[in-house]
Amino acid sequence: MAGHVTYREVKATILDRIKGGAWPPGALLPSEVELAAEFGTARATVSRAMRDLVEDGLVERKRKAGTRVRKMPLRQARLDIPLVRVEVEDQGAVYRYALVASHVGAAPDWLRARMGLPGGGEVRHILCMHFADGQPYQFEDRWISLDSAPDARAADFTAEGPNEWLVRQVPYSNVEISFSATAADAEQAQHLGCALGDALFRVERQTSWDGRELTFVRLTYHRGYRMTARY
Amino acid sequence: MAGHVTYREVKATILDRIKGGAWPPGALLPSEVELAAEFGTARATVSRAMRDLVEDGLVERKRKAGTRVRKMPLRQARLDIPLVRVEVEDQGAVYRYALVASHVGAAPDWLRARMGLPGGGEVRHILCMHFADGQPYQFEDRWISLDSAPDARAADFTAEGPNEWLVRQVPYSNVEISFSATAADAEQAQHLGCALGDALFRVERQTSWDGRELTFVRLTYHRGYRMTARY
DNA sequence: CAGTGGTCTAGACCACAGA
DNA sequence: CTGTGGTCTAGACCACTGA
Repeated sequence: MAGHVTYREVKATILDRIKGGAWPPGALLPSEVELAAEFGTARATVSRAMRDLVEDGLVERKRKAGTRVRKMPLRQARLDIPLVRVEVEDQGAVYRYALVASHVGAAPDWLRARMGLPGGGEVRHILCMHFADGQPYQFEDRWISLDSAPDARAADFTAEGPNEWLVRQVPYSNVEISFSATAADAEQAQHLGCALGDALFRVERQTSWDGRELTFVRLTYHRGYRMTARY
Repeated sequence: MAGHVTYREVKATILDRIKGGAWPPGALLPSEVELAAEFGTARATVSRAMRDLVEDGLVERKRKAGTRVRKMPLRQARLDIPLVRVEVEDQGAVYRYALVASHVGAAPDWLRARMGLPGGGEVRHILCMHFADGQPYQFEDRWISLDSAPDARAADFTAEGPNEWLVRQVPYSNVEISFSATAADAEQAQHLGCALGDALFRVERQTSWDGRELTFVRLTYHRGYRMTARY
C-alpha cells in the first residue's frame, strides 16, 4: 500500500475541478459516497474535505439536495485583531504606551444608549496613546462599565493599556466591531500629530461578557494607516 | 441509552470551563484520551470539538505538548465581502448601477508597479457608481488587466458592474484586501455628493487568479459608511 | 524514547428535505 | 419514502516534538 489518500488531497482535487471549470458555478457535485469510491477513501475523508470547502465559501451543501458550487462565491476575509502592542512589535517597531487621562463618573447618555447600560451606572473613562518607534500610532478612547467590571475602578493604567488588562480579566467575550472613516477633531489631531479634519481610520468595538456590556472603545489610527487581509 | 454525547456538547462544556475560570489562560487541558473517557465519547468526538476551539482562537494545540488555553485570545473577525448589489438589497434598499466612464489603454506606471504587470500591458479602466435608494453608495474605480482577462476588452459594463461580470468569469481567486480612510478628491466628492476633503471609507482590493494579477479596484464609500462584524 | 495530537477506516444510525 | 449530508464509534497508524 502506498498510504492513504488524505483529505487535503481530496480537497485540492475538488478545488482544481472547480477552478478548471469542470464543475461550474451552480453545478451539482457527486455525492460523498460516489466521491469516496472514486478517490478510494472512506466517506469521512471526503466529508472532511467538503467541510473545509464549505468554510472557504466555495460550495453549499443541503441534505438530500446534495453539494453545489456556489454561484456567487461568498468570500469572507479573516481579520486578525491583535493587541496594539503585538501589532506594532510584529512590524519590528518599538512599542510605547502612554496614559493621557482617566476618570470615573456617571455614564453619559449617548454611551448608556449605545451600551444599553442601566441608569446611574458608573464608568471609567480612559484616554491613552500607543506609539510605534516614537511616532503616534493609535489614539484610544475607552469606557469601561464599573457595574460589569468593578475591578477596573482601582486598576492602574499608567504602565499598561486597558486592553491588555481587560484581556487578562476576561478570557472570553462577544464583540461587535465596526470600521469607518472620521475627520480628525482637535484632540485627535493633537495626539496623532496631524491636521484638523484629516481623514483617519477608526475602529469602534463593543465587548460584552456573560450577557453584560463590558466596554466600548473607539480607536483612531494615525494618518495613512491601512488594515490588510488576504483570502 | 439516551443517545450519544455530541461534539457540540463537549465543546460547550469545555468552553464553560474556560469562561468560568476552571482552566485559566495558559492552563494545560487534559489530553484527548482523558477527556474522551470523562465525557464517555470516542476520541474523534473530543478532537472535533477541539478543532472548533482552535478555530475560534481559544486554545492552542501542539503535539506532545498538549492543549493550552491561549494567553492572549487571538480573535479574528470574519468579514463577509458581498457584491455591492447584494449588500444594498440586504438592507432593503433599491440598488441602482451606473457606468461613469470606461476606456482601454496602457497601464500607468503606478498600477504596473502595484499589480506587477509586464511592460506594455494593456488594461481596461472603469469608473462606475452604485446607488442605494437613489443615494450614492459606492464609487468604484477599477482596472482590469487585459493580458489576464482578454474578454474584458469587449465586455459591456453599461447594465452590470464589472464585479458581477468578473465573478461569473472567475470562480475562484486570491485576494488581498485593505481598508483605510481617505480625504475625498474632486471626482469622489462630485459622485458621492459630499464636500471636498470629507473623510471617506475606502477599500482597495487586488485579485489574482491562477498566479496572474487580474484586477485592482478602489472602492470609496459614501460619507458615514460603516463596515460591521461580530465575533 | 514516549506521549500528544492528526488523520484515516469501516461501519452505523440519524435528521432533514426533495420527489 | 428515500437519498443526502451530519455525526459518532472503535480502532489503528502516523508525525511531531518535548523530556
